Amino acid sequence: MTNNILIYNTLSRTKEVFEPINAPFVGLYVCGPTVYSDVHLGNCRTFVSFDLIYRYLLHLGFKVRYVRNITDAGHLEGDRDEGDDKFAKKAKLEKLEPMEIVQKYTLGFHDVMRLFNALPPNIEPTATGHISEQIEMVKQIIDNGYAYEVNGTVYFDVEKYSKEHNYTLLTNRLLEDLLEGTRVLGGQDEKKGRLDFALWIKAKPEHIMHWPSPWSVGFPGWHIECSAMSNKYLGERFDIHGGGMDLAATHHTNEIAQSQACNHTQPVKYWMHTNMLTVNGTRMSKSAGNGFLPGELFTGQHPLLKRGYSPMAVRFFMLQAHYRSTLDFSNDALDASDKGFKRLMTAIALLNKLKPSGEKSGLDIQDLEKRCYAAMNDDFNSPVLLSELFEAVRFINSVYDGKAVVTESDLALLKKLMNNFVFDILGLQQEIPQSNDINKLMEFVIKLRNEAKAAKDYATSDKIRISLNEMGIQLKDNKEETSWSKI
RNA sequence: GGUCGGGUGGCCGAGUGGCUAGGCAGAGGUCUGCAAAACCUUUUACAGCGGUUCGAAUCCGCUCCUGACCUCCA
Repeated sequence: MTNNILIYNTLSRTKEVFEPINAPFVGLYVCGPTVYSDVHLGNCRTFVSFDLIYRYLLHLGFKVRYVRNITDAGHLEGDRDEGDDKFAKKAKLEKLEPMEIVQKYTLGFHDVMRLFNALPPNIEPTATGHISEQIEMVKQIIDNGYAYEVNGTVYFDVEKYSKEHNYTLLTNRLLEDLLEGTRVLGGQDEKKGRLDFALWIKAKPEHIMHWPSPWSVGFPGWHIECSAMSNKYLGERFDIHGGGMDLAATHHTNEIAQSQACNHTQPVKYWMHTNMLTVNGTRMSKSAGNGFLPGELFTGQHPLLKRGYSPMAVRFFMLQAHYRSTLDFSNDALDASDKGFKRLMTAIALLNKLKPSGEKSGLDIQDLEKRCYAAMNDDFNSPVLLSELFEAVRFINSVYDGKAVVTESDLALLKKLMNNFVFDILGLQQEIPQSNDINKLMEFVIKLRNEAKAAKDYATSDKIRISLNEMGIQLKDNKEETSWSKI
């Protein structure tokens, strides 16, 4: 663990050396999905990004407690803490219990994460499972004088808070400007300040999801769950809090205010924000209707898609961009990633066929390893890591072609390196299940073809090759042997 | 309007002062019965205009374009 990791901290807007509060333990909290509908690809990008970060920290030997919540209550449709609960609305629409909605989309989310080979978090707490913790936190905030109750609803007093603390430290905006932006025309607002947000909301009669509290039968505000649950599982102050950039201005700003108001301490040392996935330069989002579901992406069943792409090709596509950059989606970009991913995987499969020789390898493997770590240490720069790994790909292919040599010790090191970085850290995996049945079958077919070739019966050998090609199997002739892969 | 970003070759995407990532696509070559794969070589760059510097895609200024957030969304 001699690596110095640099992490871009939204708080300081610079890369900072990562120093865990309690090394080797690391507390990592990531805002999870609101499970009232299917996750779309943009959501997935964030979770894949943090999966990379989690995996790398684990690889380095940190004892990471990774908490990612499931928001299953309290997230309202409209702004200003009014309107319907997202779950209740969807429940009415689908004629289901709200918790059926939650269950359905939670399971769907897990399925998708599994397809993307994202490791599950250590704890995946739900808002509904932590109502009492949220109520306790709200009580404490009221006791500390930063919240007030009106007609059974509790609001956070932003203006009071901002006199003593920097409310906008994540975004650098001026409070006055915020007030400008939220000028309310309607006069029925029961909040004291325009920026105040709800910690606890009194349920209307038609509201299905509600719990008793000291103030009313109601439900928690959206932001309080993350404060309460991160506090419970990671403590008043923990290392890394992550989420999409879109959450910084409101959700995370309010999280900080709540935790600070409750515990008198800054909850998070490093705030990390992932950038958006865009389509034609515009953010993919639920409301814009330009998002597609992972299932649609895998099958290609969407007007924007010309064909389907495998989960690993998509993961590779995401890893080819840095997590803080926007990533623009297009069929061409995914085609390129798909091919690049296959090239990487093919080379790795070739590793086991390489025969070591010589005194000195054609590539400095130790130096390559250093560069790989350097890339990841620099704010988890997976695109640079991949570019280093492709240097290894070229080398592996050259050795296989007999145009370069690798020593026995370097080959072992190379295998370890590729395994560590490609599978453990980048979280990629081979997609073709190498079942014995198909392998034996292919061995047989290849043998037939090679016999035909030996007899100069090219009509037969070409027929075999072309037919296989039409079935999606590509034969690759090498000097010594013939291998195959899926196209 | 405010805050924070971005404009890199055909596409995606790294890169913050000199050594000009990477993937895909294109071109030429090697290999091959053919094809593919693989390897080697290679073309089209840093929005524009000024400035700082021996030297700028990289720093500064201005202009243009564009994105996100400020209202539910990772």
